[in-house]
Amino acid sequence: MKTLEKFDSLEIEERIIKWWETEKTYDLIKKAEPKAKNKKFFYLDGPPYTTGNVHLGTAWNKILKDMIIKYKRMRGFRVVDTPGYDTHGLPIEVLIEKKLGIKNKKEILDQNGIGIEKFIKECREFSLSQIEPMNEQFKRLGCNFWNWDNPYITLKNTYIQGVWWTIKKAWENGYLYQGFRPMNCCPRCGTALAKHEFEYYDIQDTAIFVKFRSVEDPKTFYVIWTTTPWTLVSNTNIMANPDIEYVKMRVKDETWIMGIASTADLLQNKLGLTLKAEDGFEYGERIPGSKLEGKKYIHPLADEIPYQAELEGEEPKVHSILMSREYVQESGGSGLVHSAPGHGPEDFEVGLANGIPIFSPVEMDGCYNSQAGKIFEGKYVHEVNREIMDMLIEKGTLIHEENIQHEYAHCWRCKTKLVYRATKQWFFKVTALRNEMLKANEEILWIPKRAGFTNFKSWLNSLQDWCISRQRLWGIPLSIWVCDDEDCGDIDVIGSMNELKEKAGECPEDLHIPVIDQVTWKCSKCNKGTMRRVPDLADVWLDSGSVMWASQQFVDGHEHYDTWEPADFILEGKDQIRGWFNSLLSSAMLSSKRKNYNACFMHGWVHSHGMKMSKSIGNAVLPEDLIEGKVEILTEKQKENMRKIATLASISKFDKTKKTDTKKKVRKAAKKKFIKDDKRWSNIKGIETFRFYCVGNVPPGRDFNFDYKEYTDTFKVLNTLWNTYLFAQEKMNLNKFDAKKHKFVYEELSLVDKWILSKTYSLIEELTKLYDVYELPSIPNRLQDYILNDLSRWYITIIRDRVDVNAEDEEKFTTLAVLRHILYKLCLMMAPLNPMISEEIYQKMFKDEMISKSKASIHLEKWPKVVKKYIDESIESQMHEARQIIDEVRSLKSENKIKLRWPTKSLSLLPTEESKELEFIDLIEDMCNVKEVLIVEEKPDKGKIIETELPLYKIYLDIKDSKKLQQERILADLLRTIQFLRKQNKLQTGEEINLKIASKHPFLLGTLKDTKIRIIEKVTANPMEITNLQIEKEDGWIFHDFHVCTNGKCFAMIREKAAKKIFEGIEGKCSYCSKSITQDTVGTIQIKFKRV
RNA sequence: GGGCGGUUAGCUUAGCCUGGUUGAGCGCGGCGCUGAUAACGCCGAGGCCGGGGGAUCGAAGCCCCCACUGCCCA
Repeated sequence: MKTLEKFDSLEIEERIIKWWETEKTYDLIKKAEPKAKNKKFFYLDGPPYTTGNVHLGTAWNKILKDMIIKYKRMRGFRVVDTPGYDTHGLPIEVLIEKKLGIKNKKEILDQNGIGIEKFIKECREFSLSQIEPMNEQFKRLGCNFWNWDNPYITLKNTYIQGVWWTIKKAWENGYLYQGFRPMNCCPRCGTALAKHEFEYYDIQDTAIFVKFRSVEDPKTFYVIWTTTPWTLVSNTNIMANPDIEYVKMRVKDETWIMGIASTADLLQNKLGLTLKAEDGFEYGERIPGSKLEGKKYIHPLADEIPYQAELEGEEPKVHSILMSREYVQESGGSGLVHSAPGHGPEDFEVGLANGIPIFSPVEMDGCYNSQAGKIFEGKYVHEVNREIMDMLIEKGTLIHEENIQHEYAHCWRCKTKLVYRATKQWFFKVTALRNEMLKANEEILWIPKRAGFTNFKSWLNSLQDWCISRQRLWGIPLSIWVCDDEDCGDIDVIGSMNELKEKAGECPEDLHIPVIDQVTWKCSKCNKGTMRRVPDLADVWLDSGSVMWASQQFVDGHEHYDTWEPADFILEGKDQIRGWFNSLLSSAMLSSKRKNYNACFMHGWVHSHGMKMSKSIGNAVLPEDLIEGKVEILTEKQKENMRKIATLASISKFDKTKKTDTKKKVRKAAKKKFIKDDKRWSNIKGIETFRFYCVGNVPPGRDFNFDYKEYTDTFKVLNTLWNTYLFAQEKMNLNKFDAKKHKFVYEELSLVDKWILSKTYSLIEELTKLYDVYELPSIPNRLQDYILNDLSRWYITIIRDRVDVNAEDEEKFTTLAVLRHILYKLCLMMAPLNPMISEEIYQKMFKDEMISKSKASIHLEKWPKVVKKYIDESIESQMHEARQIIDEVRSLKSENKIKLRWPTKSLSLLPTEESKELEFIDLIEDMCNVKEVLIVEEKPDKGKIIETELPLYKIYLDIKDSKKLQQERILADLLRTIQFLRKQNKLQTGEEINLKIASKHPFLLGTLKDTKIRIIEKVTANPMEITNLQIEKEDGWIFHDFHVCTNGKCFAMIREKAAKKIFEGIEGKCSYCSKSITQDTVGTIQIKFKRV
């Protein structure tokens, strides 16, 4: 058995990880897996994006998953441990665009551009190149023993085929359709976005009131309100609420029709008009909203947009008032809503119901096309607002403009303001499956419960059809081929590579664009046209949604399409409610009408020191910072500054209209201020502390606030654990403990040993339960409580003397056997959480001697079983009681300035009626350092009694002095002094010394002589000499003068500093008897020793 | 505009589901212990449990309203 050293987590981790690789531990684990069908645990990994870096959140996520994998494996399951990587999509396109210096899609597709082929190649190469480094980063986190060599990768053909299968099944089941509808589009990325791909930011915008002239009367106007003047170009209707009251306002010589609730605010507050004044306004006839239906108006820009007239010719309802109870509100605006069905989902819905043609003269790049008229053609919609407002002012129809702050959708990736425009897209009709999905949701075990019963449920309730098409370049091509003959237009959906080969006679090696688009075939329906693939790619969420069957080939090399089994467990962050949790379930329901995961753990975001993590704010923590001990320690002041910056940053980030100069200045100043302060770095290295910390400190579903202080506390837990092993090993070595020879019989154990066994097995029972219901965060908390309170602070303290080398009692081998046993169990319990530390301890302490059970790695071991007979609740509660008494007595002694190491005469306990019989009497005697413990029926009437009480006991401590106790007092202090000196001079435990002690004080000398044997034993002195002569100083010897107070018969030790002052002639005061001490009342023992 | 969290000591938080004298760690002040020792223990100060109302014998907890804060949806 090698000796364990000081706890160096970093060194251990690096060595163990290397060792696992040279020993091929993963192969051994795989070989040992059970084959039985019912022994499979299907964990399904949600794929991280291959952008190269593992952030703290990704690390947290993977560590939580890793724990479950390792636990389930210990429980004897064959765990599916295939990790995945998401390789497609916009983030990678954006990275490559940046790398190639491209600004948008056009530059790729242009004739002189870089070319689609090269672009795709770059994307592929980049994605693939990131996998290996990410694998290594995950392994470094302790997430080893996953199938890192064979992860599922979404760009592989087998995977793409899986996604095609989803599309095909959805088509067969009647859930795939093409639709024309307004979608939020990103003009920069040139694609439509699904609703989980945009983010709302507060922006400054202009809202305007415009009057639309009535057809019936040129002096009558309808007043509308809008925040998007550019959509007026596509206006086809006004919407009114039939239940709201409207009014004809007389304003100067005109009549304005608007919602009655809005009149005062607009006319008085905004326009500054006065009621009934000559130039003011007056209330006229009131009209119920329903009466406005069908009223016609003239489009305010009719002259500029000739196409508007064509629309009206197409459908007479164009430029008339439509009714909507849902989308027109009384408050805000004017009670009349401008409607452009091509640019808003509500407008679209109402327009569709009324047969209004969908007018959307805006291209994907955000610019108007020719239908918008010559003035607007080619102009970018977000830059045209001012121009339109000026035109309206010129026409005299702009009533009022004002600045407002509102939320507006932006692209989640490039933060560009989105444009609502109607486009042709492919949809999955998930709305038709809503009820079934809600039902399936009820059957999923959600951790926390609200993730499913509230969050996911409310998502499902507002579910809209899933737009699966994207107009991008790097992704899985939609496997939809359409006949190009206008009269035919037959649709064929391809579900596999074989099918494609059958239909087209060929299947390319690469299924991505542009290669795939060369695959065409003659339409079999019309026999005229050619089947060509639609140009769109699949939404990346469809990639990950199809993982169940798309990844099967990676999992076990077989296709499982229709025969897939649901995952037993998945775990991701709360953003996946609308992301992966949704796409998974949707894909499964669309293709197979059943759910594909049984349990789902949802975690939150990672914050740092109370703020969102951000590089620019300076509070970002990376996994490598943790490993290298480079986490910056922030003071409260620094945190305060950062909070200021964070607030300012969040305000100014998307607020381009406001001047940010002052904010910038404040930000700079604040930054400077905290950078000035000396940077302090943590000295905690390695990842194991983080593993323990990140799992334990966050309830499920909640955000994880990384806080340096908490992190440090956690280190102490692991350090204590390590010290415990160190202690155990040292004692076993010194005592020549032999695990094969020294065993314990439960029935013969002491109560204390029974107690720690009970505690240990209770913990096993508890952790097993927690793991089985995925209550992961409670696990480190329970372990911490056990390690610190039960094991280190209590059990080890109690048995310390008992297992001493010099202890004669043979029982110590039994105790060591128990200690070893519980530490072994603890090591196993720690293995899923801290795989590297537990491996180290296992290898050094348990492996060699456990021949029958010995395994090459702790990760081949089984999870400990609960042994019921070891769990004894009554012993646990008895110990609890005893511990309270001990704490109480100790504090009683402390209050009376009696040092714990000084023995006291007796302790009497008076039980109250509810007390049970008290066990652990010896323990109490020991821990309180009293000569005897008595259970009494009334308060003792003799001695010097001090008292206190607990709910179950009254406590009487007799502190009456005696010669023997005085001697004990001196001895305790003397021993402590010598031991302290030994340690100071770096003497090893057990190393013998040549000791000479002298005192001229008769009582002290007598004490030394009376206790000589005990001194020799305790400080391992050989030889030892006691004299009453002055001790001479000699080279190579260590000297010390030990002083006590001799007032009365106090004999309390005087501290070195105090003694020094006294010998300088300054009067001191005894800390025990409080009497004054001079040179004459000091008793001295001279000590001199050296190594033998 | 709607929904979901959070608000407990200077800081970080437990307790809430299932009502019955708020519990810890860090920090602070004091004391002590000690061959697990760059460790540990004890004592102390520090809480109108965000505010208001309600049902209850009784609320940090349950119900309603409000405030601040974060997130999600529109």
